[in-house]
Amino acid sequence: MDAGAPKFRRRKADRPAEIVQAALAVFAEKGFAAAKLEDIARQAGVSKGAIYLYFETKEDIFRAVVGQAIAPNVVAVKAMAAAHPGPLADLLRGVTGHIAGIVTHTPLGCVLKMVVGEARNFPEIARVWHDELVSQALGTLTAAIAAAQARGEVKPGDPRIYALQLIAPLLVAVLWRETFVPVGAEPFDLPAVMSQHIDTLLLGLLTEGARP
Amino acid sequence: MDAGAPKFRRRKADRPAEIVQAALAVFAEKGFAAAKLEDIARQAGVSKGAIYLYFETKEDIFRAVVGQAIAPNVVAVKAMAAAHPGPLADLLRGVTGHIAGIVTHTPLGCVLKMVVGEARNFPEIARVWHDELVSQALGTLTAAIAAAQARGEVKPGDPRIYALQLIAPLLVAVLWRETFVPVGAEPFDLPAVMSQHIDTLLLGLLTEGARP
DNA sequence: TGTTACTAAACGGCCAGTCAGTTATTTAGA
DNA sequence: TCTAAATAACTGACTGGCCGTTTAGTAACA
Repeated sequence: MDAGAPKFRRRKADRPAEIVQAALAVFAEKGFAAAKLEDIARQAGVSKGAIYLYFETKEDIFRAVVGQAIAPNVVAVKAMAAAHPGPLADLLRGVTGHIAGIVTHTPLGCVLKMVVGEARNFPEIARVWHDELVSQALGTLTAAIAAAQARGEVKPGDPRIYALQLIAPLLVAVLWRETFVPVGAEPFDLPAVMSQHIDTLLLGLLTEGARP
Repeated sequence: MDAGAPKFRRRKADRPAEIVQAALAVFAEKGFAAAKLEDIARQAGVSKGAIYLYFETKEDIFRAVVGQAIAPNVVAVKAMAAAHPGPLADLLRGVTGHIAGIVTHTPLGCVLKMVVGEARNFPEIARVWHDELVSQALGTLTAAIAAAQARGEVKPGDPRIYALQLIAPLLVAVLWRETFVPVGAEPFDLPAVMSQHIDTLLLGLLTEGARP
C-alpha cells in the first residue's frame, strides 16, 4: 500500500453533481429499476454508503437527474423565440436547428426516453417535465405560430397541432436512435430530417404571400 | 363454503391468452420491472404458481405480450398499401386513418411505450419489433412514396424521411397521451392531428401537377 | 381411480438502505 | 511549526424485505 496515496478524498461540494452525472449514465443504460446503486457508486468513484450522505433514496437521485436536464433548455427555447420576431421561417429553422444540436450532443434524448418509460411510476416527474419543459416549449412554439397566423403568414388551422407537426419528426428520430439503432436499425440523420421537414412543411404552412 | 362451487376450473386451453392479456394490463401500468407476478396472477384469476405451467419466466410473458401485438398489424398495413395503387394522397389518408384507429382502440400505444422503455434491457424484443413491425411499416410507406416520386407525383427528397415526417405526429401524440395526459396535459385529438397534418404536408410533398 | 391442472406455502437470491468503524481534514493548543 | 484532539466525510460489511421461482400437496375432471 502506497503510504502517500490516501484511500479517498473528502470532497463534499463536488459529490452531488458527480453522483447525478454517474446516475444519468447508469439510468440511461439500464432504466430506473434495473440500475444498481452499486453501479452508480462505482461510476461516481465513491462507495454505496456515500451516496446516502447526499440523497435520501434511489428515487431521489432519479428526480435530481431528470430535473437537472430541464433548466438549461427551457430558457434556451424561450430566448430563441424572442430572438426571431420576424418571419416564422427564420424562427423555425433556428429553433429546430438548436434543438437538434441539443439532442445530439447532450443526454436529453436519453432522459426523454426515461421520462416516457417511467411516467406511470413517477407521475410527479412526468408532471414536472410537462409543466416546466415540454408544455413551455410547445406553448412558446404555438404562440409564435399563432402570431404568424395573425400576421397573415400562416394558413388557418390549430396552431398547437402545427407545433406538434413541427417537432414530432425530431422526437421520433431521437427515440428511434435510442431504441432501434442499437439493434441494427438504420439511423436517421437528424440535420437532414429537420432540413427536409422544414422545407416541406413550410410549403403547406405558409400563405402564398409569405413564401420566399 | 358453498359445496357446489368448485374452488377453481381446469381450463388449460384458455389460460395462456388470459395470462397474456392480464400481463399486458399490468405491464402497461407499471412497466416490466415494477410489475409483480402476483398482480398478473390475480388479474388473470389464477394463482402465481399456475403461470409457471404456461410460461418459463417473467421475461417469457413479456415476450409473449409484445409479440402478440405485432402480427395483426403488419398484415393490415401491407394490405392497406396494396389496396391503394392510385394517387398517394388516397393511400396516405387510408393508412394514417387506419393506424390512428388501431392506436386509439388497442393497447398498441402502451406496448410501443414499453418497447421504447425496455429496449436496452431486452434488445431481442427491440429487434423483433423493428424487424417485423416498425421497419416493415416504414419500408412499405417508403416504397409507396418512392413509387409516387417515380410517377412524378411527389417532389424529390429522401422518401424514408418523408415517411418519417408522415407518421411522426401520430406516434408523438400517442406517447403524449400515455405520458403526459395522465398528469393533466391537454390531449391531442388524433383524427384532428392526422387530418390537419396530411392536408398540410401533402401541399409541400406533391408536385404541382398532382395537387387536387 | 388415475391423471394433471391448479393452489398455496416455502425458498432463496438480490439489492436498497443502514451502521459501526476508519480515515482525511480541520482546529487548537504548545 | 509541530502535534494531538475533534470533526465529519467516507467505507464496506451487513440486513431485512421483496418477489421470482420451486415444489409438495390438493382438487377437478375423465
